[in-house]
Amino acid sequence: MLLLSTIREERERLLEGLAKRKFIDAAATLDKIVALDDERKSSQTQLDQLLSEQKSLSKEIGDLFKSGKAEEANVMKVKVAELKEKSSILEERFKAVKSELETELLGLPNLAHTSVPAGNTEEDNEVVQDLTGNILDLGDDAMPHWDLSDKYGIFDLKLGVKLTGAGFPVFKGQGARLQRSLINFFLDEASNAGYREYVPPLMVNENSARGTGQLPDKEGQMYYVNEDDLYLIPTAEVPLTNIYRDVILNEDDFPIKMCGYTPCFRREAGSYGADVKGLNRVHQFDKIEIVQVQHPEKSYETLTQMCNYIEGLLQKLELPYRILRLCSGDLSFASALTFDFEVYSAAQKRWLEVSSVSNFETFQTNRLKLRYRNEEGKTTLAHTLNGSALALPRIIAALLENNQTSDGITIPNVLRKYTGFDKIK
RNA sequence: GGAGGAGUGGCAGAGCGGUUGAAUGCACUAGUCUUGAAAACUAGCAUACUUUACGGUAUCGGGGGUUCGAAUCCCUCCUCCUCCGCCA
Repeated sequence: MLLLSTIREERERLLEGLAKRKFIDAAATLDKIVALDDERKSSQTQLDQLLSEQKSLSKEIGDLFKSGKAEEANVMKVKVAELKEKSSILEERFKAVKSELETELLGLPNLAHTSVPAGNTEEDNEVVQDLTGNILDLGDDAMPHWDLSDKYGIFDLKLGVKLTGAGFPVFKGQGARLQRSLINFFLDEASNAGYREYVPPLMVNENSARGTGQLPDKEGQMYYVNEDDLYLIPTAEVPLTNIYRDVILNEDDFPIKMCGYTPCFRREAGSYGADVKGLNRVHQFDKIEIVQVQHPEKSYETLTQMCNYIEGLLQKLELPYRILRLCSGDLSFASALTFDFEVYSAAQKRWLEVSSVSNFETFQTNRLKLRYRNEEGKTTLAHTLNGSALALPRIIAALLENNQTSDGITIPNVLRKYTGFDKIK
């Protein structure tokens, strides 16, 4: 959620940013917001005054009763009743204006960072670091990961259909072990990098979903448990970041570094065909997430650190990758700047997104009421950042495809102490 | 799931429906004292909105209600504790 002060003071910059994001009727929306806020203020001032009168009259009535002047008191009661009628009308109006304002504010996406290129689709994303690492020429016999999975018994989508439905893979045997190994590897790496490990709930309430920006609007992307009014998390970002909802930090608490492994649940509307084959896109997958809460002045420095961290993971796994700066059209609603990490999957001959690292600046913290006390003792919104480190299915897809040999799939060195085997056969 | 009890400031803990945004203690901050520290003493110490300012308003788990007036009464939801039942 953008700050009203930004909307009032940086209108031009905002309009530019909203145009970049193809936001329709931006100027009108901003005007409406400012008008609503003006109205909110004036009705609040009026309301406060009426309430203040009521309060002081009530006090007087109390005193009159105490001194036995019941008649005078009763006269004043009538007066208060009149005031009350007025104020309750005003209050209704005030509440209506406030909620309309809130709705409008929630509808505005974050202002993109100046470095975000204008664009409409992923085609317009900027490659900030092209292919890093080696792509092996596997020849024409190279098998995509779903065929390799059939050959070696790594995961089973049909079985998932039987148990649940499409998009719920069942990992088996060495495949299951590989999965667990990656989880442990990623968690160990994150811990070593100073991220505090959490095992959060996999369902969250509405407040949490709102805090990180999933609600309103994106309810369709989350699984919802109607009876208990809970949402299955689409990413660990939601529970982890919400740990600090309604918290006021001290400046020396920064940076807050958290990590967690969770399954992630996504309903994912649309898109069929080659894009969703095998593990490319599923409804349930495992991911290790890193989250940081940082001082506003240091958040971009932190974003770079987080990117470097993720690059390190990909290098350790010996996967060829590239880094993209998302264009305005591809940038998520809440993000100011996002870098995507893609690994090259040699048999599909395509790039697979395995991580997305974002700085949300104050967009989430404004909703979360996550603040810190600055030197002057004033509360100020902190910045939040997060990144996948990493999402498993596509890492597994790429590992299977890139490391296939005639006698099995080679496990990268760093994982062997976790898997206990160096080849899937 | 059933029966009771409870939710107040960073923590602990008061609070006959009427100057209670809230006693008191601890913690914290500043000052005095001290060579320094401790102790003692003095002062300050919730959040948000609003006002140029003085100030005003809201918030005592959430929401709603009664009343001239609610932390205090009523309804409802949530959470925690105790007991019973069920269960990994």
